[in-house]
Amino acid sequence: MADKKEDRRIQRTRSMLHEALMDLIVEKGYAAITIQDLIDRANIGRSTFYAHFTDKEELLLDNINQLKAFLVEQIDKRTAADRTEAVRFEFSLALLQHVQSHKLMYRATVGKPSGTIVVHHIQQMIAELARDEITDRLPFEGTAFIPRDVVVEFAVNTLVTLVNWWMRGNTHHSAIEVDQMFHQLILSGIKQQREHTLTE
Amino acid sequence: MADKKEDRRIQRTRSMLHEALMDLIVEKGYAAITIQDLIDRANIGRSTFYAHFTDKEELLLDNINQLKAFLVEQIDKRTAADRTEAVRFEFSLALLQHVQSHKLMYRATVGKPSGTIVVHHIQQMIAELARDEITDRLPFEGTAFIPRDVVVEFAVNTLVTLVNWWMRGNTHHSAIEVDQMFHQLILSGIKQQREHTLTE
DNA sequence: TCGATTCCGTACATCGAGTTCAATAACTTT
DNA sequence: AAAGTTATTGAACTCGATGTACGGAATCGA
Repeated sequence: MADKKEDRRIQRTRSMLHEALMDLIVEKGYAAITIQDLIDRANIGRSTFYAHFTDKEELLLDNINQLKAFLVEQIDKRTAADRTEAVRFEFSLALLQHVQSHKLMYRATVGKPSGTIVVHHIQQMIAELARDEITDRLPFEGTAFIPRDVVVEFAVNTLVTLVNWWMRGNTHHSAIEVDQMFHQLILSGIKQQREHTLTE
Repeated sequence: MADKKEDRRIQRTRSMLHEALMDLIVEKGYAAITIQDLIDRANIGRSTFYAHFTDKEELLLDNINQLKAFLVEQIDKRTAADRTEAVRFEFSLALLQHVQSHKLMYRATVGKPSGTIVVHHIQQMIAELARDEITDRLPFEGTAFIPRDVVVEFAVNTLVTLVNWWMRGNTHHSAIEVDQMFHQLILSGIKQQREHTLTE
């Protein structure tokens, strides 16, 4: 922390661009967004954009890094409060709650061709979170048939799949319910469904 | 069947374009391919391209439909020969074998930003195959906590995840091994790893 | 206030998408 | 094999978006 304060103009420019990106994703989908759209919406000059980012993809990555910082904060907050036991897969609930409060953006992104790149980068980011959390909680490396790398990606992909389904007309489920589905799927697969019911 | 024979010129044009697409995906990745690249490689005129497809994406979809037809054929062949028992998730092995014989293309596609759209469409296609096969083999709808839609997407996504991992430096595994991992993951999740070992 | 940095905005070069059209080539049918 | 149909060609053109350049204006930190 304690990054030397950045010029206010820089902060303003970047934050305007981030907002513009989010808005435009909702309106026309990521793929259709042009640089012109972004600078018009953010109300900044063309050359100013290129002074900060080379791409709209680079802008996106910057945005996703912010999200990552936010998620880490959420996770740390929760694990600090709840010391009862080894906590598992905290990243899932943190993400799901973020998704819930940004329905429109995820709706316009997940599952649609125009949003695949966005999802791809979010997935990468979540995988980083997951790797840290999973690596030392599942101590069956070595004898395992399924390599650890696969476990991480498997879990992340399952989560994204659920978000996909959730945002496509099933928003009446709560983040906690979806989180439960997630844990069942990655731990037990699709078998033994009957043992699990909503305790709500 | 018995579509009235199509003009040979049409067949030729489309097949040249299909080949060009595959080659170029290997060489520069899907996203970077321009129409100009395609028509140069296929050696056809510009206006001819637009007489057949509006997009490179439409060309891609046409390609994937061909792949689907091929996979269905493989699946039918296998299930016809092996009548012993209810066969489950045949689509996975069929796809994995196709992947194995097109390593270069999948390597250049799966897991890379430039290939996300391609993967997305393949995933959609596999989901169609999976839906048919899964729907009547897992009769726990109704009481289940996990909705059927989710099961289908979960399975497909898991398969894609494995392909991703497989193509990234683990090609020494056989299609059958990866297929076994797939079945374990979707059926039992990441628990009970020790019960499963390679029987070769 | 002052010096440094950022932003502006216009202009410009470049590239790729997609359309048009008349001439030509290739195919199918009889 | 001839006739009629259909596909392909290639060049020219419009359009929109990308990315760069640069001098002057605005805003910052101190």
